[in-house]
Amino acid sequence: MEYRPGDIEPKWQAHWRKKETFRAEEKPDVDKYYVLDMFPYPSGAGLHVGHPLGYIASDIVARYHRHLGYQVLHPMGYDSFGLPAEQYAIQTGQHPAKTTEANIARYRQQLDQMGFSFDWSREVRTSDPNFYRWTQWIFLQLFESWYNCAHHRAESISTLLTHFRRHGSEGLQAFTTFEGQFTPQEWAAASPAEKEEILQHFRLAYRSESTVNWCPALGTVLANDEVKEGYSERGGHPVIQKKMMQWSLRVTAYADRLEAGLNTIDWPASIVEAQRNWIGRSEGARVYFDLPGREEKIEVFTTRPDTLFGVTFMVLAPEHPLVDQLTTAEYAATVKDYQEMAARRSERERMAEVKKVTGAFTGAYARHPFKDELLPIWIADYVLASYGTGAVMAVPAHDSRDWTFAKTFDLPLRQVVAGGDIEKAAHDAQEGKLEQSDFLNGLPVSQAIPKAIEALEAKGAGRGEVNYRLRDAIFGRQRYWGEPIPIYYDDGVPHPVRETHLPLELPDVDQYLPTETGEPPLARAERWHYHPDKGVVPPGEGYPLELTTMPGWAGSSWYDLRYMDPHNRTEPVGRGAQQYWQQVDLYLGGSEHATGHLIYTRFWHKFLKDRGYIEAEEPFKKLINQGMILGNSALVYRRKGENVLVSAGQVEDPQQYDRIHADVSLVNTSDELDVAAFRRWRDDLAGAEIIAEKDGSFKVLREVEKMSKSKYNVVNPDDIIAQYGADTLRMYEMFLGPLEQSKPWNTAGISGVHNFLRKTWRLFWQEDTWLVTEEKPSEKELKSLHQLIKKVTQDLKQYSFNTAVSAFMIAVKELSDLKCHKRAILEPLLVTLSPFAPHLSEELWEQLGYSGSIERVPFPAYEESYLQESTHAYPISFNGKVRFTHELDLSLDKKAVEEAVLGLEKTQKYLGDKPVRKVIVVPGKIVNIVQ
RNA sequence: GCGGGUGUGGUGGAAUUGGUAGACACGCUAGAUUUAGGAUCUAGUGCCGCGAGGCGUGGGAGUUCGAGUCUCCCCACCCGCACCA
Repeated sequence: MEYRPGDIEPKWQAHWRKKETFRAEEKPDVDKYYVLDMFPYPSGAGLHVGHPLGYIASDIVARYHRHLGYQVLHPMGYDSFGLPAEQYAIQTGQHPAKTTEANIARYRQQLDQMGFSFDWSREVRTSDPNFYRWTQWIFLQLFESWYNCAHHRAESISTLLTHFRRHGSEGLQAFTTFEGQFTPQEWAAASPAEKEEILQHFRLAYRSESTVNWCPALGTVLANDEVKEGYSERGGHPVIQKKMMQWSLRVTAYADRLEAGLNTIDWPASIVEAQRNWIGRSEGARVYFDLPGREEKIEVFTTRPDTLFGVTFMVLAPEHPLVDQLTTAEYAATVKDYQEMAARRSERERMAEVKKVTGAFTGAYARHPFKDELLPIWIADYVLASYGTGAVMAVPAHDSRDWTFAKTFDLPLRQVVAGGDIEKAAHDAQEGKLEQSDFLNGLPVSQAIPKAIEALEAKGAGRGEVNYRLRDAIFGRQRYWGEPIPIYYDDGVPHPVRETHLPLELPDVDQYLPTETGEPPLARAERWHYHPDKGVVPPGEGYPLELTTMPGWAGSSWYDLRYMDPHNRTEPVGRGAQQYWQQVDLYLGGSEHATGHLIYTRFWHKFLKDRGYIEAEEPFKKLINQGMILGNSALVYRRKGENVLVSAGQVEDPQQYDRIHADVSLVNTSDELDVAAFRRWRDDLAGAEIIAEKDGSFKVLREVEKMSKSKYNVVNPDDIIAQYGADTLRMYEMFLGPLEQSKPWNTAGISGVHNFLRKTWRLFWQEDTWLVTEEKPSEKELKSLHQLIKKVTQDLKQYSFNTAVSAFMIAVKELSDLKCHKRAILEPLLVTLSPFAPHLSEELWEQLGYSGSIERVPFPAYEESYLQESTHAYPISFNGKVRFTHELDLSLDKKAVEEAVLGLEKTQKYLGDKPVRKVIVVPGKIVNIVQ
């Protein structure tokens, strides 16, 4: 029999499906292992060879753990709300649910033929009402919660109401933007609208007037992580700042826990760093500066309270609320001009003009807390309203931005930390001792900081504070294809939709565009009003419902939990399922979600834990970012302005040419283009003149780029599978290089892996002869096998799949050379191989006479005793490590012996008094020392 | 500017974590075989040199009997954040 992947792969895929081989069950006495892939957005283009990379790796891990006896949860689903389906709907009028459905069917078919061991009975789709009812439910829990800083956790809003009734705002330690005070009596007397107004400052899901990233082209707001350098991440449209009433989530309440949790998880350093950066914790102090003749104070945040005596002026953000009150009549006009200029400048312009120093004097002064000195107050847009207090104490001698500002506007400098030349540049290093600083004089910076905070606190002029860069997450989107936010409005006051009315299903609309008046698409729905008893009703019978929908990351912030209990009708995840599966042990996906999905998910899990719905504080114990598989584009040179195509080897000055992407399927592995096919493919080039190489071939230029339809460099896994089979594709993708690394797809090497599988097959079959014997294996054969098992076991533990594939190749080659067809060797070999090449392993396992699946056969253990060299080598110990090496005859080379002895004398020192029995050398070098 | 990462043959990449650098695979060269098929098998393949030999892990120093691996200083590229006080 020949190796025919085209026959055996569909056979086993059907078998697995029928027998539900990969169904995960909760067995309390069996250990669990939860391995999860980031679920895909089902795009219209289908999968390319880059998508399965992570799925293959996770599948290997899943199958390996089944061999180890774990209950493995390895699910898959779809992140099926999103912009592309909506934009397609806008263009064609096709309901996004329909396109999504079709795309999912295609994805499923592609995934199935890869032989993944997903438990499809647990599939989830974020756009499925049975799923998003719980996304809406979690939103309602956020709406009904506040953050109690005294208990370091979120609590039901009812505990807050109890506090208000009993104590008013007195003694409350809440994470809030509310700044007023009230008594229990005042609370009792307040109207529902007034009460809600206050509660909005406490709720973890709240509405506020805030500056948002508005993308006019997409007609929606975007979260900070969806904006890259002033352009939308999706589509690359310009983004401007706009004030709007918006739903937000109070993720900032969790800033400290999100930061602290990073130390408890096994994630790549780069992601941990990116999140640290994004959270942006900085320790420092809040300092109050009195304003002569006024009640208000200017509050600033600084990380360098030690430089307090170096302050020579104050700077407020142009939007700072105190600016208008402070500005004197004399400067009112210039300040107003400056404010208007600053407001006009978009985020992007500001970023482009970072070096440009602008500002305006307000005419007002603030008082230094420790000196009888008045500090001029300026406004400037280098101070951001959104960070800290929107105001800074300027220390031009020790902060480069303040320094530039002082130099531009001719403000004084005062050095208070020794070192540097402050006339040339700010001395911002945290080194040196304090001077001209009263009670701080002579202290090094590290000691001056706590001392300054102490003094500020004693005087009531400030306090130590930790500040975060993290902003609350804007949660509303002016789009159709997302989860409706389950809120209705009674006279402008938001109320939650009743839980029993969930899911609040997306209504049908005639078009998927915003309305002429700029309202979100949901405003087009005929029935989109709500009655607390009846649910969704026509207009006139209830209250208006919220028109915005949730952002793309809502469903993905908790989907890992739903897999644990996907069919639960009464809870997002049942207690038993949650307690058994706990958290994801291994999570695989791209690094592009570092500051989006991966932060929001951590936030939601912490919240759900606080409210007692789940047990794990962190969703993902270990995270691996698989690299991207890049396309290997083929470019054809065409002379500028002429219809002449020139082979790459004949091009002298590339400047004179345009480059046209050719479909990579028209190019062979030697970079030769099938010119005739290319002309048929691009009929505008049918009549082009061709200048070929001397040998008549036509060569293209290769370039590594992201895979994309428009670059014609997409390689479809279906084609690879049709030619070589899924097992070859799986092993080849693993063989390409380390999982985490990005690498270009190159089909050239695939024959090596395919040959390996055929060679494996030939250990069992020679044409139609079954070769397997019951003979006793030889030492050599056992050594090959156990070396393999050891290497693969180690590699699996380290997720080093490329080296594991190499180990298989070596072992199979050795066994072929030994003509080893012995059952005692081949059986464990197959089990070891089965996570990597499951179809082939299953098929041969069956032919070995087993009726059950190979899936649960225990993974073989290796034995060191088989691994020892039988000739010319023996174990030695050196520096406490055991190793095996060859013995060499010292008499071979006189020089080597001399050097060996020389080395021996030096080595003897740190070997102590243990006698050295033998020195092992190769000519000129000592290799090892035997004690 | 700050932070993270990477640098090894013609190519993808190994190196038991300080012990003969280049495993494995692709590619290439030569040969064998076959009713040219993108098949199979054998040998060779880091660079320079006819050779003995020399040189080699981005560059330079250092520690060590011994460095791709550890330390310091540079260089290049990739990624993230960025007037964050």
